[in-house]
Amino acid sequence: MNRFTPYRLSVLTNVISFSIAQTYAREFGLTIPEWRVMAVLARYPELPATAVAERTAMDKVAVSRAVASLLAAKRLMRTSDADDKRRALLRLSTAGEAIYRRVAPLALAYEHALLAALDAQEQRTLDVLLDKLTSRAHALADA
Amino acid sequence: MNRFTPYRLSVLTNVISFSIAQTYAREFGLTIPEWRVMAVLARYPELPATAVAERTAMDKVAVSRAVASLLAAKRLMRTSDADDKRRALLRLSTAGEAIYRRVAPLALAYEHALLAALDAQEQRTLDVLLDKLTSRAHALADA
DNA sequence: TCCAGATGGTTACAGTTGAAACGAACGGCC
DNA sequence: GGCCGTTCGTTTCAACTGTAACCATCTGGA
Repeated sequence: MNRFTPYRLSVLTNVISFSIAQTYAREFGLTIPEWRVMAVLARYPELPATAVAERTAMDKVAVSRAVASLLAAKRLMRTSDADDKRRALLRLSTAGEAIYRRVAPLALAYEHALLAALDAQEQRTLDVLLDKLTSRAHALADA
Repeated sequence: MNRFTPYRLSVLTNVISFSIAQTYAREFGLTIPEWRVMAVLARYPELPATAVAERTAMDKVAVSRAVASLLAAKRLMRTSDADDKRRALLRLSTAGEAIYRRVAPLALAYEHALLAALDAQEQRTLDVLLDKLTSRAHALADA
């Protein structure tokens, strides 16, 4: 049973997530949901929470809680959208941007160190395989 | 950020786990920890809980809870080990074995359907890549 | 033999998570 | 303009999870 592919994927993902979470938490007091919100806002400033949820594949409750704690830590700013008062536009504060600029390289370095276990050809293949599997998994989930 | 490899792995794993959990839960009222315990006991009957924990990569609390609910559902039998009274040997009950024989093919069919997104060569490569990445991820976690 | 520490397994507690309910605001239709 | 269904985002509640404390039992060494 421990060669069962879904299980092996799950173990791999858990080990990776745990490592990354440690880095974020230890150095900056960030949870993974918080980091994901920051990462998407770094690239696309001024998003409403729903758009953040879409781009991070998180549900809206998780986004709401991550935003709440980021606001409390003053790493995010929230302004009410004049066009739609249900919406609140989010953007990184100056402090938030500073943290992003420090964390982002760590995340990329981790990815680099992980992928260094593979040669260039294998990395390209992994890219293809992940896309194929993800697309198939979605198809199976719908069925 | 959505090409970030750890993130893509996480999404893939979540979609897969969700699909599989649905199957187990909907049809048989099994959680994933319960299923893992059953699967290992199907292959190795008469194990103590610690051995189950090792073989499933679950912690002992998770095993204890899964065992408790499997016992309540009469899918498992527990006998005290005469050689070491702290230990309780676990094995599937007749009902548990019957469920195992019905669920196991579903799990394998899911894996098969997923891997059918890849050709034979790609499947072999995936096998290698998962091992390499897992071993590297463990090494990085230790460091 | 007896004690200190290790081990098997359960329980208690606190933090996390998701589903559902909710208030507020929007938009389309009559 | 006034209603009805939808959407945004938060809160609530119950279930789940991990950590730590715990009890019972075992083991090795003095």
